[in-house]
Amino acid sequence: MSKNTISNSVIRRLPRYHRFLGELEANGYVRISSRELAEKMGLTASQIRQDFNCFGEFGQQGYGYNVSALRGEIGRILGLDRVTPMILLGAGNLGRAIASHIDFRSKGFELVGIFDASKEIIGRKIGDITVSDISGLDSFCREAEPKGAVLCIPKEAAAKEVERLIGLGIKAFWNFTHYDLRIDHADIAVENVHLGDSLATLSYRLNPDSNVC
Amino acid sequence: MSKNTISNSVIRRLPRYHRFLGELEANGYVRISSRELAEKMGLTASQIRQDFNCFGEFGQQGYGYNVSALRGEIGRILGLDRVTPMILLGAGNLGRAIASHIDFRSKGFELVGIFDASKEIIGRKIGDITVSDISGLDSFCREAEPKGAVLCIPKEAAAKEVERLIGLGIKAFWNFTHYDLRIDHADIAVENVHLGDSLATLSYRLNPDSNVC
DNA sequence: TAGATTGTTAATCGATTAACAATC
DNA sequence: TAGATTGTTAATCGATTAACAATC
Repeated sequence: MSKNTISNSVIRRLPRYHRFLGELEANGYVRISSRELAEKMGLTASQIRQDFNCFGEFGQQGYGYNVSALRGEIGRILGLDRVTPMILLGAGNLGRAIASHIDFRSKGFELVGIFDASKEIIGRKIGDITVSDISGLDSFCREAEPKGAVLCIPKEAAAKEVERLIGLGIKAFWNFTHYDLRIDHADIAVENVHLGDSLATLSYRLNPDSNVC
Repeated sequence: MSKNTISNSVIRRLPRYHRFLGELEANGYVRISSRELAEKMGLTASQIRQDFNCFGEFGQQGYGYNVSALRGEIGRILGLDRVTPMILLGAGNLGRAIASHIDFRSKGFELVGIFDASKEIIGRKIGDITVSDISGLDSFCREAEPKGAVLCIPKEAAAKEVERLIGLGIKAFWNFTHYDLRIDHADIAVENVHLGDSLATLSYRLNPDSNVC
């Protein structure tokens, strides 16, 4: 038994556990102890056991954890066994790369439509999806009922499109826009990516603390 | 005066301050108080003042902060005024998108070379850079002396290439590989991106806590 | 059974928030 | 000067680590 809401820190570690366990499984591991997993991941055994105990008792005293079963549990917790329909807005460089590079299926989603406003891009094929005119977004959503949206549109268009998408039933936003998406509705999930911020922190680390007073 | 090492939490907030201050400046703001900035960013005024005081005294009692000066200071702290040469390895979908989509200059870097192993991709132009054969990496690095590297190569190649790049003088890795880069050398900076993990947490948030016991 | 390792409680550490004197 | 708001110290909160009894 544990507290009934999961902290952000824990949630952010779950996909990483899932990945490491997948690799262990691929390398033939059947069982693993929290101590050994901690070593491989650069965490402490305590933290790993605390994290897992938010969701249940997945191990066995004296034995450890079954790699495959544990991975299955974490996948289920993350909802990776679901297939939530998702659309992508903005098929520029980044949008096209996300559409073709990301394995949506293994992350709990399925990309079902790609939309853009530019005449040069509409009609192009990305994987097996043809880029549609954004003017057709409403009717598409009423039919396909996507629940997620990837935003790769220009910053200026973001706020307006988000309003519209919420009206069309979108519940999860994966936002690559240079715009900090913050939504009040409690039932809408947002993940802001901000690759530029990520690169800026790397710049800091290249010469850390030289400005500390 | 403050502690002489900056916590990760603070560092991760710096680029966001920088972005918000840029927007405020563009909107004609000259001064701002910690209270008002906190409101706009969804933080507390205390946290903002604590964060800034890691680096110095940038405000003025009774007045607040000068938007433009504060933004300048944070940019300097992040090292965005430097121009560190950077190369990119792996010009697939994602690599090409990063190369053309990211504004390296405003993040303290400059993209000076793109490398790939595939015959179909070598010779292609991305922006004003021609993709080079990865076999020429060593001689290129000896001449151009890049200090940063973006990794968009397959997971399998990552570990080996990183070793090589360290030998060639690379000090900062921006890693998009499905591989958790962890380096012991204290003078080498790593930023792991893991877009898949980001999407997986969105999947969790779509149906949170349904698995909490 | 003895050894190992979990699940869980208690202790520690660090980050965030609150409070307020300093000062512009 | 009076009002506002910082810089900074103290209090609180949350997350990580340590410890250990439970148990496989």
